[in-house]
Amino acid sequence: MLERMKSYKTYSAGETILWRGEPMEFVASVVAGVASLSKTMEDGRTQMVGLLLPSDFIGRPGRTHVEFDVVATTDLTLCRFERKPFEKLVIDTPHVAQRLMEMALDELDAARDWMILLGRKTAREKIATFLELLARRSEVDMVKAQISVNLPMTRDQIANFLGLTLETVSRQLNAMKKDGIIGFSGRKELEVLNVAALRDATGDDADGGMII
Amino acid sequence: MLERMKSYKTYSAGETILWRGEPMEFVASVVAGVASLSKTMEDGRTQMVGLLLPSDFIGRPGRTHVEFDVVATTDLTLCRFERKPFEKLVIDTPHVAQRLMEMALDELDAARDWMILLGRKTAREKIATFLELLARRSEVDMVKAQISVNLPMTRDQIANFLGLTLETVSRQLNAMKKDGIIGFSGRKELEVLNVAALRDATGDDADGGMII
DNA sequence: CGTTGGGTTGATATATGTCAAAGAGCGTGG
DNA sequence: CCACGCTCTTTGACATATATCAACCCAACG
Repeated sequence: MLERMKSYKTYSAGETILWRGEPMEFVASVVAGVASLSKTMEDGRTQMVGLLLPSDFIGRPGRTHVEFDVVATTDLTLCRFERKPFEKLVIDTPHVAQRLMEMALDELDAARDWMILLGRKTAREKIATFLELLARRSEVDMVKAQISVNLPMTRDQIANFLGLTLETVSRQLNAMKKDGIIGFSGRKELEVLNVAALRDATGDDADGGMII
Repeated sequence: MLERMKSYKTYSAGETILWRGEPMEFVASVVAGVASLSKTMEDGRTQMVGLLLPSDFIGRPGRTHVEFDVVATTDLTLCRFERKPFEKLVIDTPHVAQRLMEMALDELDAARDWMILLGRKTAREKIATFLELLARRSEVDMVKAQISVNLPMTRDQIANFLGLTLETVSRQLNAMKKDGIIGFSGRKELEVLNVAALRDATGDDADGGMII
């Protein structure tokens, strides 16, 4: 089984895991930390096209190269499998192939949601959507009835994710703090003080995509 | 085989083929015309998240609903198959499943390329990229050594595709005409007069994505 | 402590959006 | 076959969100 050929590897924040166009000798899943997929234009403008949080998967059957850079945003642990045996597994196991298809389609949906964010949302809506995304993926403190969110990236990286500049990110974050929607307990540590207002600020419909 | 259960259906420009969230009773491929996938926010802002040109496919194994509206941009002919027998075919034929996976991954790549366009490109770069996309998919007139492109949509629809307003689209198109990069022979009919300049204006690297 | 990589804040520039009006095609019906 | 009335497009004047440029701050870490 897969167990036999898996190995763990850690990367430190900022390290590039794969360069665009580079052959991919393994597939992997994120165990801990955050990684990002990003594209860069000749002149240096960059845009993140995906965020990999724990449990997310990287690598595709039939694709030997990546179309973007994969970078460790925070310190990161990957659980890696060699490509070859993995491909064999996929071919032999329809169930796995099906699961991978499911994942690819989910990613496609996510990418399309991001497209409306990038193309049509205001800076404030972008920030709110981003925070809501992180909140949904993080711990809820039932006792305090508030959600604390850990920003896994710098302002600059957030800007690259949202199609903004770091200054705009900083300003909007502080504006939302002044509005009492969020509160900081550290530069990368914040609490959502008013969940309803945050949802409102995303520009999405009342319960868009939210499964409870 | 599939032959037995296929049927053709035509839609006229502007007709909505599927509404977001609606159950999908069929899968289909585009025979003629252009369709678009788009998302709309509560307040009416809309963003196209995909363009379906002839030979493109719509429908996914395991997905019974669509996450966006599918609209006929021009008059359109679809070749449709009922969902159920199609799903059966997919399960029985690994080759087909593999092909579908391939297509999903291609769409994912396209979506990600669109993300950098939406998040980081200027209006002019967006227009140039769009024209180049259409040119690549259309006829090349070898004799005249020029490429004529048919715009399959209104300025407003182009704007929704590129994350712009229709006025900006109009202005940029006319600016490129003034610069001698393109020429119009009708509102929706144009020729690329300077291919190199067009490529340059996209902001992509010299031969980005171009096969040949 | 000083250095250094974020982060904040301010002043200003500018690309693109918004609002408004006028033109151009084009199909339809008299 | 012309003219009317659409819708789409162009163009202009103006508004504004966000980028850009620049200085300063802060907190962590050696």
